Amino acid sequence: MTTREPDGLPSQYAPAEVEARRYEIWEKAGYFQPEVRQDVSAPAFTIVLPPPNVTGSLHIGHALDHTLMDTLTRWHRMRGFRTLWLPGMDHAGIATQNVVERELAKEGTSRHDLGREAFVERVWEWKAEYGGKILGQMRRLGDSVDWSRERFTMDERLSRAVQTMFKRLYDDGLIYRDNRIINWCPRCLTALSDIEVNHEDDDGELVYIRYGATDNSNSTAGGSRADNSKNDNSKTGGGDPGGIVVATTRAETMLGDTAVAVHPDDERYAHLVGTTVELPLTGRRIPVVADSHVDPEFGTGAVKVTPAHDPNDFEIGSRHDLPRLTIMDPRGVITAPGPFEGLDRFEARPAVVAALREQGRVVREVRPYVHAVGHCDRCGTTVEPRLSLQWFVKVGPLAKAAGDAVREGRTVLHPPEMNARFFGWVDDMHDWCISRQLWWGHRIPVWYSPDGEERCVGPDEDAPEGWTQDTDVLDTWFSSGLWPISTLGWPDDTADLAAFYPTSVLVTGYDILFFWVVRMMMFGLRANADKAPEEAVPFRDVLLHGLVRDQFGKKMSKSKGNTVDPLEWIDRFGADALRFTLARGAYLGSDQAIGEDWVAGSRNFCNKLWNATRFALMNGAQAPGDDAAATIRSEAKNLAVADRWILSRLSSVIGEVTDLLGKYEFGKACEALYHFAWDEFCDWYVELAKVPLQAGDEAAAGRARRVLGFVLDQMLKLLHPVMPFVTDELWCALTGGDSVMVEAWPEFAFGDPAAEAEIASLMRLVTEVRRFRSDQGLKPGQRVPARLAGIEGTPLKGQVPAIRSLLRLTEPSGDFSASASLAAEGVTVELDLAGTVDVEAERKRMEKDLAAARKEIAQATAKLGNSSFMAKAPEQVVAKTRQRLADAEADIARLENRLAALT
RNA sequence: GGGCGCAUAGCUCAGCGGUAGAGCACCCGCCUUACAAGCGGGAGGUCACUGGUUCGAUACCAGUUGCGCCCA
Repeated sequence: MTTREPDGLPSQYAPAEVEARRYEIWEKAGYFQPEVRQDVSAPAFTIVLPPPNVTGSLHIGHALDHTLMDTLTRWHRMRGFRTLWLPGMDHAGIATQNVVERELAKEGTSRHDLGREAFVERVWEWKAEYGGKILGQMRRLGDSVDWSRERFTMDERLSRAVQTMFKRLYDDGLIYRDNRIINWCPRCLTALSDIEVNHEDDDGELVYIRYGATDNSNSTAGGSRADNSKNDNSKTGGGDPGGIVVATTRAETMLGDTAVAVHPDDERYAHLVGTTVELPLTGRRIPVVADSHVDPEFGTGAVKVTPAHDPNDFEIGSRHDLPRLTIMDPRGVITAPGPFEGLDRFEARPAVVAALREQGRVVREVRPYVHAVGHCDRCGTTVEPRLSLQWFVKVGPLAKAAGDAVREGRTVLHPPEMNARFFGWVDDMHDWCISRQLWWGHRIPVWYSPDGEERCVGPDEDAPEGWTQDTDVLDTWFSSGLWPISTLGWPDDTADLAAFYPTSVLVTGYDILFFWVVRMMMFGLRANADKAPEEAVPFRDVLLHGLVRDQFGKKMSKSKGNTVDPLEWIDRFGADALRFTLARGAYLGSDQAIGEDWVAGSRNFCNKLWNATRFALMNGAQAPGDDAAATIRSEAKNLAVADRWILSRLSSVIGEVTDLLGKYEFGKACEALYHFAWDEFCDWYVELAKVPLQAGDEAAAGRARRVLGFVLDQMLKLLHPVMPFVTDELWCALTGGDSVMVEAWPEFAFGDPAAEAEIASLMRLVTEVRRFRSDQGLKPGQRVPARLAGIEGTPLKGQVPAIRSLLRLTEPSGDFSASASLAAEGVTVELDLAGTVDVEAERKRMEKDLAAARKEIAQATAKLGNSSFMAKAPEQVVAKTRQRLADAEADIARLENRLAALT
């Protein structure tokens, strides 16, 4: 044990210098590596960081995500786990390619000028120079990640994992190539998967167009035709004199229509099925087909069918063997011969409508017509469904395995409310389009012979001479999906895989549940299919936290201009303040609002801890040794009641926080710590400890110093996972140790209900007298002579010095004359105010208290007089109500007496 | 259109069958020898609305209204 002399700590915590220095110490000492724990039999705790985008930088959502991961990591490290938090990045195919292409454009060149090989080289150069900004920012946040295991999805070893998985799935028939409708971004010029498309409500237009004969005297919309359907003569294909009206939001696609479809049971159109109608502007005739997929309620109940440009139409087309007519090029420019050729799709739309209008074919226009439109996740461009030859993963069996893992509890989602969403997704997942028409990424390992033969090449194989490789690359998520296994060395049988897989928990926002979680599960389970089912899952828990919103609870977005820069807040308030704010707001299943005031409040909390430690050091608080807990317990009988009270509370808080962190209840855990540290330790215990520390009884002071040092030590440890910097700085100052981050997590069983009751009573008495002092306008520092009459007969008899200290009450002297008195907790406090008492203030106070007591009596009496209540309410509730009544009656008697005594 | 969630103090949110809580903001008084990034005191709520269950509902159930999210 060491006793520290008053330190030269300044009176305010200055995070900037501390944070940089501490992080360097931790990293140099190797604390972030699981090897810091030599005991290889210790259980492992693993988190793989969901890889951030190489082009990205830290935003507030990351800050939350990382705070939670680091809290879990540091907590488990302290609990003795061999703990690994593995960092890295993904190569972000589209985003990175976009960034570099923009650079090239500025230089007046393009990737096509450079050629594929040189372009990829250029991307690597960009990555070396500018990529991974976020990794440096993670240090500012205090992330205790093992940098020695940092990975990148394009690393050679991780690329090998990609190729291995591709080959495996290909050989198992789970990867195939097909011509299908995919989401196409006409700006990025690549296919996208379903989840890379954001559906947003846009103002569009719904145009009703008459197909077929232009003679419109016969009919308007479809509905009115039901009557004369009998006289139809066109089953033989002669066309329809009245035409048929379809509704569309994408008028330009009519150029690619190859049918009109109606519901088979729709009598309005039954006579038309099997006939052909004229497709305006093209001179083509297209058939009317019956398909049960058509919604008779939408529009006119008749839909145009464009198999090459719409996923539903593609399905209808397949069922009816319709031609697939592509009328746009990859950039969204019309290629159909005619007047619209060469127009962009958005120019073509009004042009087509105008041309139709001129022919009298526009029956109705609804504008604006709000409907959901897909946008490219990366660039915001309106996605164009497009018929295209792409590679797909057949997800059926993979998704089922992922679903089963959750259904069987091998992987558990937190909070469980997310299960429904998860199942809804995996149980109805469409095949995953994995090819991208990009150059930056893992090139699809399939080669073609000159005569079109196809072969998938594994990582240790060579393609045959003269064959050429597929030009597309894989979706970035294909490699991110492998992250939990590839980063640990898969497909090789590595020591890290054996030690750290399955990982313990995947932490991410619920908004990207499907991006990471499902894909990582599909691949992890597939790669480990030979293992026991519990050992095959990539993670045992999935923690889905909420979104960070602005101070008014609104979603942050660049367009709203309400985003915040976490780095700026770290600069101004410190990383611990930001972390504590985020962790404190993290309640399972709900989003959180955050604002500058919140962070400033947490900064104040850091400062509070700082000053509490300063106080402890200035008062010779004794740093606890290894056996401190046992020593404290063994001398418990000799300790002051206040000591036993704070130890008892400490013990509860340790249990509570440990339990809550285990349930991922960060918000509640932080709340408990905040309350304990500030309200109980600082506001009450420190004030109570001042009595023995300043009284001159060396033995008593020594006990207080030991308890003060012990509780502070434990408290700093409890707070360390959330606020690593300030706690480590203070803990080192208190104990002279190396770092709190490799200390053991507190365990301390100590319950003393009697001490807790006694201090609670003391608090009530003190608060009552403070209230009186405040009412009377006494300055906080003003000493007042007072007599504590009757205290000898109460449990508070031992607390006289404490009560006098807290209330600035001095011993009554010879000329003591009580000018006011008040009673609480069985004690009558008589004060000599040496002047006039503010009778009015006191009367006001007492009348207020009286009113409250009378209300109490009325409520309690009513309940006790209710026979149903008496018969059915549990005994404790009745007893409690009786007690309330008795207390209120006693209060009234006391207050009325005093009120009467007031002159 | 289908599914889900939320309505509690001025703001942001906890809570939960038995006397309404926190942080911030607000009011009053204080540089009381750890801390003014602080200390002490205080004010502020028919817990969205309507029914139901119950001795008792902010909490449980049903409906209504408003807001948000996901999917199509």
